[in-house]
Amino acid sequence: MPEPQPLSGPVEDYLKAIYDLERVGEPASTNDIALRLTISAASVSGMVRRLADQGLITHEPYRGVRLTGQGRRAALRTLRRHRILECYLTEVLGYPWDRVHDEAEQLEHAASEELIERMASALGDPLHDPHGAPIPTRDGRVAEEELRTLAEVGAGERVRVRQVQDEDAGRLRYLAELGIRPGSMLRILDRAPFEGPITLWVDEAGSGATRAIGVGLATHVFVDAAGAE
Amino acid sequence: MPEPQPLSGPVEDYLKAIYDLERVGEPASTNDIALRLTISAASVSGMVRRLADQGLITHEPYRGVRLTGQGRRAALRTLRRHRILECYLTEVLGYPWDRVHDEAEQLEHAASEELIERMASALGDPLHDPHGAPIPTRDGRVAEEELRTLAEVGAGERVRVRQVQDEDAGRLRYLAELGIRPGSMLRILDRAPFEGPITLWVDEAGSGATRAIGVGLATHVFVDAAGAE
DNA sequence: AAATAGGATTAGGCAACACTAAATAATCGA
DNA sequence: TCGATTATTTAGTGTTGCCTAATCCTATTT
Repeated sequence: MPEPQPLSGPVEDYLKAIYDLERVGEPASTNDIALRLTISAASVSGMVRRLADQGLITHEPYRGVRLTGQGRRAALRTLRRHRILECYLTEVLGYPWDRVHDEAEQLEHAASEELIERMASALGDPLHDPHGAPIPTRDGRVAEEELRTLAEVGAGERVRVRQVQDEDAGRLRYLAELGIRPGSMLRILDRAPFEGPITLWVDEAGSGATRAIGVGLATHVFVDAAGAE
Repeated sequence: MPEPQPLSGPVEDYLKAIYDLERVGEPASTNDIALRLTISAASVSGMVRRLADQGLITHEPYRGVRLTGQGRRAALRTLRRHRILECYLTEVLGYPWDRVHDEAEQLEHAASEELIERMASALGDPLHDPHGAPIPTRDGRVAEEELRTLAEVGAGERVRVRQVQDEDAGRLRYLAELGIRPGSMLRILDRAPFEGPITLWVDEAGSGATRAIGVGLATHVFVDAAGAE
């Protein structure tokens, strides 16, 4: 295997973004990538050409982009780094939940394979990062699951939080305040019509609390049937 | 204080190099910087203009470059990062002596102030890195000492190793094999004439060993009078 | 089928960093 | 003091990644 040529930081960011966008089904569109990375669509067009030249993606003009095997492996390597770093920063260095993402975002481009593997073993090879996202293995396998978002859950259901999106620090802080984090158990008490607030019961040690959140926020919380494993 | 605007990786590398070259007295010459960073002299000329424009250095054409206060502070910040990282990698993550430098060289440009300070406190705010180099404090003070190199020590003297240069991994491995690392006690048994090999006794737990090293290698080992503190 | 709204791409630029080759300044030796 | 050597700078390029403005597809509507 000829592989692991080192990729630049921006390239790794593109691949991660494409990986993520592609997961929902369709190929990633120029515009989506641009929005995700907050750069102009024109810049994306340029980079897409380069990525395609390097064989990391395939590009059908005007209809989007897909990772090649090589590109996918590179994306997963970066994702592994990112998530291991997040674990390490929270568990060993005491980073708060909401600050870990940005730091990992920087370090993932600089950390060597050796460093990541040393951190991973120090942690006992964790399977999920602090936000519940699965960590790809060294050899590029991920246990990505199809999870529902909290916005899709009907009134009366009882669910367990599996994962929350980690991009926005303020959002994470707020969710933590509400007691919503991976592992939390929730019961949906009520769903107001017209995309109205979702009222739910959050189990807490011994007791619990009633909370209400908007649909917008709920789409960033992934859940599964309570008790399932 | 307006300060800590983020600097690019290359800029930080230049400032570190200039700091180091300047320490021996004269201003840093274009050529020395080029050699240190293994880039062309022409490239250095270009970067020097940019650094001067940003107020990080002063440049007298054809006679070298000096750090400004701001440049010095930036250099020391980077040095602190580098050395804290080296400590952390060896002491917490079990990195071998000779591999730590290159990893730190990458991470120092990506690690946030917060990360470095968390590592520093985890280590109990160490004063020296694994190669014996002093670690600048948060507020930019360093205890740089004037040390002799092993090449300057006369036959019969007894000295203690304080610091070894960390750039070259092979050199470090070899020195470690000989038992020469910060803290080692040495007695110079003989100095062959015409820059010939230096024969010395290296104390080791219980006993010791006789070794011979060339002058070239000896200039990378810094020592102090034995027993001084 | 033609008009149009969006998304995608090209054209043309710019800044940071690196390079080689050529020109110029400084210095050292005779 | 005059060269000759060496150090430094300038000139001219290339690459990566980003930008805005202008153009070009495509798909949807009418």
